[in-house]
Amino acid sequence: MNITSDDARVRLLEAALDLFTEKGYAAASVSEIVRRAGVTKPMLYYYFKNKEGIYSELMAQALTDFKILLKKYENVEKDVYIQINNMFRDIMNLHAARLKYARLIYAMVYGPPQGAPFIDFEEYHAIMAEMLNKMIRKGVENGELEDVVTEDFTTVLLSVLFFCMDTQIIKCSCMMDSEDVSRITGKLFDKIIIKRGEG
Amino acid sequence: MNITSDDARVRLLEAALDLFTEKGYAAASVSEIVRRAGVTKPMLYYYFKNKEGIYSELMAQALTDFKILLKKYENVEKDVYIQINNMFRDIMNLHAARLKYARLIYAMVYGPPQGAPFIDFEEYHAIMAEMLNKMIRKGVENGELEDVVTEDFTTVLLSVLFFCMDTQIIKCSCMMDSEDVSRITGKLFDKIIIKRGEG
DNA sequence: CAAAAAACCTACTTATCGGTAAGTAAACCC
DNA sequence: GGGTTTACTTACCGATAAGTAGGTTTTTTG
Repeated sequence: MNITSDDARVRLLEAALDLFTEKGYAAASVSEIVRRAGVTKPMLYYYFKNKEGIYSELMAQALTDFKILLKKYENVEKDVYIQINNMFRDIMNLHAARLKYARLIYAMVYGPPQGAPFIDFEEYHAIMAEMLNKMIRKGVENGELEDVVTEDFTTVLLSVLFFCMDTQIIKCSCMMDSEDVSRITGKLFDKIIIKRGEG
Repeated sequence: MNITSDDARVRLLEAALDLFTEKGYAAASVSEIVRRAGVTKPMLYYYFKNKEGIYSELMAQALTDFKILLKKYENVEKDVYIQINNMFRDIMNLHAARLKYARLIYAMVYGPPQGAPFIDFEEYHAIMAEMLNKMIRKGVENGELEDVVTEDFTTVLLSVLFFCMDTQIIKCSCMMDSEDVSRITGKLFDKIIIKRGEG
């Protein structure tokens, strides 16, 4: 069967994403989701197990692209500053492009589950921290960076990245983009870079 | 009438704080709040206007201490590094002591309102950013700090502070406290301090 | 063309929601 | 002692929640 963007299933997912983002899992009702999708309620139960099922489907979609992006920077051997810069740029751009999904994830990370199924976001946080630690250690080993306390520098870098991501989530007076991230982390690296990578 | 911690009103507030923190505004029902408080439902409507009213009362309590703390550091004229260090320590300690309230606020800042009344948390964010900008400019004027782009340095400092606060909110593998904040921001200042304050 | 599958519907279920009406009991005050 | 106020109760309201039974219509397939 030919799946198009007009399909009921796709419209249901879009409506659910909108309403979960606007209102949260508990406050977004099944009735409202199907109304916005333009179908009747049993249709939701035809395509998904239940309310929790459509939510999990959305979460799976939200995390897929992020996993792919992380895999791209898994094994960095040199030009650590440039690679970290590129990775942060890619993360910020993906984040900006998928803001609705990002809002959904933020709500689950920082807020209570409100009856939504559990997803371990800390796993991704730990993966990112470990990747940065590896990259920075490699940079020190390569002589690209001066010897720093890797964990603390990783903390500062992640802090800046997350802060800038946050400014796109909350209605912030100073919204920041990937150029802001590059500029600020560039200044941080300037204090410890010994030799820049080729580029 | 003698108000004690066993009073129905206090027990209702405590139960509401627990349930709003655990489940979120929408998913925490009035029935559950009064059940946990050990009273009947009309009691909640006797002490508060409605569900929204008890929530707003909790928010007011949560923000009061934070406002007092910010006022304490409103007008800093010298020893900028030490003052910022002290302010961050106080914020981290208040945060750690009021984690339940902090969780409630985080859920509202990063998640959808879920029908809860609107509170402008961005105001506090902007106030903190402006305070730090002022302090850092004052430090540069005093010759305590080398000339930096104030906004960027403020961004990095706030990033580290919020990151460490975040690690206490989410179930994080590396929970950070005020000493971590002091150590990391100390390293950041070491790169730009010209003359330390007395003490 | 008929059967099967897919996609959809109406009508309905049970349970719980936020909230209130009307009342009772205890404490207080004149 | 009686009236008032405070603190509390039971019983109930209308509305909406998530979800399903049983059916119809449309599309696909042999």
